[in-house]
Amino acid sequence: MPERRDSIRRDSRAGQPPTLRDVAERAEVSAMTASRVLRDDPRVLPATRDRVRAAAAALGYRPNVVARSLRLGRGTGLVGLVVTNLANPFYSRLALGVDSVVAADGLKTVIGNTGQDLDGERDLVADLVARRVDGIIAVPAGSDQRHLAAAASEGVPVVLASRPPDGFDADCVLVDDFGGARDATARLLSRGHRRVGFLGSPPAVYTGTERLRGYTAALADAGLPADTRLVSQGQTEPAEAERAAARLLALPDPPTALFCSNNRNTIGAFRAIRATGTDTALAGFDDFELADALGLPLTLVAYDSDELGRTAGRLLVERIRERRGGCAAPAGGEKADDGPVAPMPPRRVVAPTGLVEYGP
Amino acid sequence: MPERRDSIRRDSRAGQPPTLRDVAERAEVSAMTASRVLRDDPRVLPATRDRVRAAAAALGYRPNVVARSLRLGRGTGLVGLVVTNLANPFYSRLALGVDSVVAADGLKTVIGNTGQDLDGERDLVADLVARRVDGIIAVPAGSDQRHLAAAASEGVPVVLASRPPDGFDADCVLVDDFGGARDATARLLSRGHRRVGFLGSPPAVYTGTERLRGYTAALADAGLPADTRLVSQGQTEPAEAERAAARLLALPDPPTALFCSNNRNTIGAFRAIRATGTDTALAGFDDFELADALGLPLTLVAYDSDELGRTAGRLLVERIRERRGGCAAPAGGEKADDGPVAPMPPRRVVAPTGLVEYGP
DNA sequence: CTGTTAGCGCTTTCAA
DNA sequence: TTGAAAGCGCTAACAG
Repeated sequence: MPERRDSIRRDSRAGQPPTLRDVAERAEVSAMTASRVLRDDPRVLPATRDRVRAAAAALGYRPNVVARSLRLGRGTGLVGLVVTNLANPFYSRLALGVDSVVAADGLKTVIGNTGQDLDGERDLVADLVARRVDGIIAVPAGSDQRHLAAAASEGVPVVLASRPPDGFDADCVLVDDFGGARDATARLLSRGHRRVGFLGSPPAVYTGTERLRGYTAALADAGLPADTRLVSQGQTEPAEAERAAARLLALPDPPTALFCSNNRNTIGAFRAIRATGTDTALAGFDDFELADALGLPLTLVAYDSDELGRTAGRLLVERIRERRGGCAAPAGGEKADDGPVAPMPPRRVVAPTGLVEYGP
Repeated sequence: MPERRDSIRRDSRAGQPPTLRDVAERAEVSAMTASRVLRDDPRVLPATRDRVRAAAAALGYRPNVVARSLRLGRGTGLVGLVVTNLANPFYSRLALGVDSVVAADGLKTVIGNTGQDLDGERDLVADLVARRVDGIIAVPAGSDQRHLAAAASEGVPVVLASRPPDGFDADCVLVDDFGGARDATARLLSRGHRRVGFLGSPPAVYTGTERLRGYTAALADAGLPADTRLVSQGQTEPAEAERAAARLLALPDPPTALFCSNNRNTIGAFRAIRATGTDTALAGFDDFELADALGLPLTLVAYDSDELGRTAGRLLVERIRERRGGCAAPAGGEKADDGPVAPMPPRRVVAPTGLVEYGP
């Protein structure tokens, strides 16, 4: 009694989007044939195909990719991107780079903005896994990466950006934090500065500590001692950085130059210097828009954050392809041949940095 | 012969994430019971519940939300956000605002960056619909909105940001483009300027034309004619804007002031003014970071783009709730009572703007 | 070339 | 309290 069933369908589903069966009924074929037509399977009579196409168009049919991906057992065509602050141009450019690469593979990017909330980050990653994303690119906020390790161990490819994996294997794409910071600090020293202050993000952030190491190394290379009173870590936003810089500049024996570990701190330091009217020299990590327009000599460690994102995207896409290929071994075949195909070893790409000078 | 089936499962699914049935088998209960436990259904014996929980933990089980949403017929818990350029702080802040609101409802944001590509935008929207997102927030790049109209007509709630719907009904959240531009231009005129140039985005962009209207209205209010030679539309990036501004400044009778319809153009104009060394006055739409640091008097039309995003998110969430509620009428009930519940009429929220002055 | 059967992972309905 | 059956929308695998 299929007729009865059909009428039930029609009644209860009013307003719902049309399904493949609606199309099939209208074209008077089986769902299978409709499916074939809509996936451009050639093994369909042209006349039938046209009928199905017409029906689909008339109904405004859209294939349900959720159902499809469930059936195929493949991924969902989504990649998760986990960042702390999209409003920071570094992250938005990274996101753009990632999206441009994965989009070329038909993948969409789900952005999760955690806003420094570590618990939120854990939940977010868990949710992305539950959503069966095909892979995750993350810039973890803190030093605990167990949630990412868990995701990776469940078979979800994970790529870290701007931090190395800690406690598990994963691809990552890094910036030469140490070298960039050392070079920029050395540049300040080569201009005769002997008291150089440091402003940076919270110590838990990998890039922050690496850049602090680079700063310290440059001082050591010049035979200068590290003066902890000149080091201020923990500033996340320009306003905090401005206050911290003002404190350093108000010391009895203030620094004659400042090195900042990221663009948020550089901008804050710039404001503090301008406000106090000193001619403190300024250097920082991250190039940023209008850095050339500040009317101050400025040395910046520049790198391509779009490219960072693109590289992360490429690494992830390769892993996703690898997984697809790796699982394709048909049931009973000669699988003992080469086992489950040894996966690529974890890769680590380090993006180079360069110094940029902006004049007054 | 269920045993045989099980062994097949176990073999062929090696490496795949565990399913509810894997959990059920391990706990020696039916899939149904496992399902109930994992959704905290109280109608399960504590002992059984503990067994199931233990099995799930041991296996590292994660519910497959894709399968769940397919079964429930509800949405996927995703909202699509369609923008042209995430690297523009306006869009990244908008995205942040949207995400913060929808995340509170357990929804994730899928960002689609179209990069001004109109075809790409159409495909993207189609794909979001095929992915069965619960709703779409869009800042369309061009003037053609038929793809959004199609999505809306298929029952996907659509909210437009920063442009009104054209040719269909949808909620939208706008900025007071006309008023803001008129006020800023009037401010320039009140300082005695009589030749005010205009730099703006391509004419197809709604905000661009509205802001041009505001500029023109301010001129008319002051009894000044509109001089088309002082109007340059079509610049999307600062570099283009800089060239266009330079052209205006090189006219035999150059403008003494410039009004720019967005931050990209304002930044370009700033560079041109600084390069030519004139003391051209500058005003523009959009506040931006470091605008106070340019060493030039600057009048900006400011508004809260986070709040714009949050408002868009709120409007969308309300529509999504409405849809959920509206479809909840159980099969045969007293549905003739109030029909399909009249939907809210389309809403239009206009965010206010204010003028900000930055000094030299 | 077309249709039938079965099932992806989950949950609603109904029966035990 | 628990389970069996059915099916969300779609498609591989096999008929015919």
